[in-house]
Amino acid sequence: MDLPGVTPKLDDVARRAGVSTATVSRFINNPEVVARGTAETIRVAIDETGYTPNLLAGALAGSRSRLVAVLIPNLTSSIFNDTIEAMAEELTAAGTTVMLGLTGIETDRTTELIRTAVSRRADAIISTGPVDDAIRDLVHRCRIPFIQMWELPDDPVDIAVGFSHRDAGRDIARFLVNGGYQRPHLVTANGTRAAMRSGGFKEEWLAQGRAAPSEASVVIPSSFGQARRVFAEMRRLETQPDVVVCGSDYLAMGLIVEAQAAELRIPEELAVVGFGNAAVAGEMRPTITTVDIDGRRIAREAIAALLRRTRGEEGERRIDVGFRLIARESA
Amino acid sequence: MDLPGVTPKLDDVARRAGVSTATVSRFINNPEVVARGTAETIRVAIDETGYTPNLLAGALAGSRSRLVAVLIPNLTSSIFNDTIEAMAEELTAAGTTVMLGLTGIETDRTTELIRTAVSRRADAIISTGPVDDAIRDLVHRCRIPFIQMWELPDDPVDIAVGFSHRDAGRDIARFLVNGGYQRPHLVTANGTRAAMRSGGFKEEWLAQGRAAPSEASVVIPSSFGQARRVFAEMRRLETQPDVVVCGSDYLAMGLIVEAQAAELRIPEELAVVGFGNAAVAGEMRPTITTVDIDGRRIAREAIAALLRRTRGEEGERRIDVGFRLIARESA
DNA sequence: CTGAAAGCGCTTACAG
DNA sequence: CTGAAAGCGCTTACAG
Repeated sequence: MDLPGVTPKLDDVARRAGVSTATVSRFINNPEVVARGTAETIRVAIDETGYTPNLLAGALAGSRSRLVAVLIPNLTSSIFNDTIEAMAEELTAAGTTVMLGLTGIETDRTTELIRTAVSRRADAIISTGPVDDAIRDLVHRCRIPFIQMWELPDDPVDIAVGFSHRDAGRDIARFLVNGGYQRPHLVTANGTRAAMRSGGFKEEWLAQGRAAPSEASVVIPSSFGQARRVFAEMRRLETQPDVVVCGSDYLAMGLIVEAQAAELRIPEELAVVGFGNAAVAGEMRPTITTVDIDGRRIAREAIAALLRRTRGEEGERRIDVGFRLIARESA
Repeated sequence: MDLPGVTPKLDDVARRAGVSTATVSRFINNPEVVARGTAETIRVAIDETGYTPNLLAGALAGSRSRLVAVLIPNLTSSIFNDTIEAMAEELTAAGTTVMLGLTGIETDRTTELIRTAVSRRADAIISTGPVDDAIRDLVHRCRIPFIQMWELPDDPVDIAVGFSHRDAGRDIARFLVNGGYQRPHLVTANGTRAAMRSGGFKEEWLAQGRAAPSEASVVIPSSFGQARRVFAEMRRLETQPDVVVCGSDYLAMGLIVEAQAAELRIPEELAVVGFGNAAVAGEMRPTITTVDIDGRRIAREAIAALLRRTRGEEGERRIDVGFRLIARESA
């Protein structure tokens, strides 16, 4: 550095290169508009000064922050981790910074986090968190691109990338009907998406003329501990189910562990269905029948939709990435 | 809002309240220095205009970004998730934004992420990622507070909050010696910390006059799939181990599942030790003997250390949160 | 307790 | 392809 202890600025680079700050700025943000020779001189000057751009100043002047807020309910054994990981990797590779917001299951912290994102003039908000009318209003007032992931409401706040949870629930019901199962036990986590899957399941199950399934509920993040409780309570039911439909693969694993500890054979005496196709689902013994969602694809589609929106292109507001039921050993 | 479509600025609030922008700024950042009546007028003006501060401008002018970069190798079933979750919650509650950086296991992306943090004038970097000499240099040149979590090197880059992985390895060895185990199988993940634990284990094990343990390695993030491979390879060893020492609870779970599938009784025919005391460790059947680290405490201590550093107070550069071996059913 | 004014470090029409 | 200059929206000594 020139003056040790002082961080060099654009102006230092410009003086050293014998050009204006405008040209250095152009070189950094749009190298192709700068003449070859000039570019090289500037490159050297940047090297020699050890210049690091101040993105704060850049964002303020250019009204583009290169910051995207990523909102997610929680981190611990979350079904979204793959999506968030892919998201963070791709955004970072594209020179965008990820602001992490943990919303929890309720919407109050979400509002707060959106305000923060707006305060930092985030270029967009990408969320797997809960949404309500207040949030809808807030987002519209702020005119900030808002991408909902992992769901596909009829009327997205802005853009949605996901799949129909109701259809997924229906598919599971159909699969169990075809498999000859009679008495499902439906374990539902809190949260609107889990409710929609269970709703779809019951809808289809009843439509097939079957008796209503028994039910239980768990609290996100659903752990092995809850699986233990669910299993114990289930064992006290008058009519024992022949299959448990779980809201996540982790819960399914927990139930398998419990069932095995109780010496039930799976799937003969009790079948288990998971959700999400976590890596372990294919590696558990028995392997777990589940619904696969391509979390990384959700991330990619979300980023692509964002790019379109940024360029002002018109695009689909609801992007369906679908899902796929994977039949394995557990059911 | 006053002018629909235009986001109100500090100046709009000031005019409406009949004060200067300086006073409004003071009210927002330091309310107690503003007179009661003035404060109330400003509060009303902010409400009426729907003012949202521009943190970009604030950070640039005040040279304080209220942004902290949190660096972590990966998100998928990471041992750090508890720490990161606590970290994000506490920072957000304190009005600080979290920049998420996924470093991977190698150091190259870490360098990139540190540069980004510096470009955004982050107030600090908090990292569980890998560190090398280049990073050390970079951090020192940038004069940015840097907190290493989950480790406790003799010479931290800046501040470290963690525990001695070597001592943890030693403790496990001692525990197994006391338990009468003879032939441990040591499964080590890549990464320096896992290596230190395994190093400590072997050191102590050999010091007790025992024969060197058999070994295997896995790649982070270690999954059930790797557990399957490790178990299969282990079964082909000439002398079968009586205990497997795993680098994580997830790996331990996978090995238990495999061992049970092979109808080995645990711990009688094969004992298993995990690491990290994930929630599942206490809920698996059998429950898993493991080493507990208080991840949330690491987060709290890191934030406290940061606060001290910001206030210019002198404090311990190495903060040891310790660990605790928890004997359960699996060993 | 409050205001006028300089300044934080960039970007971007505009003109050439 | 490049430069002079205005401006992005705040904060903070300084003075009163």
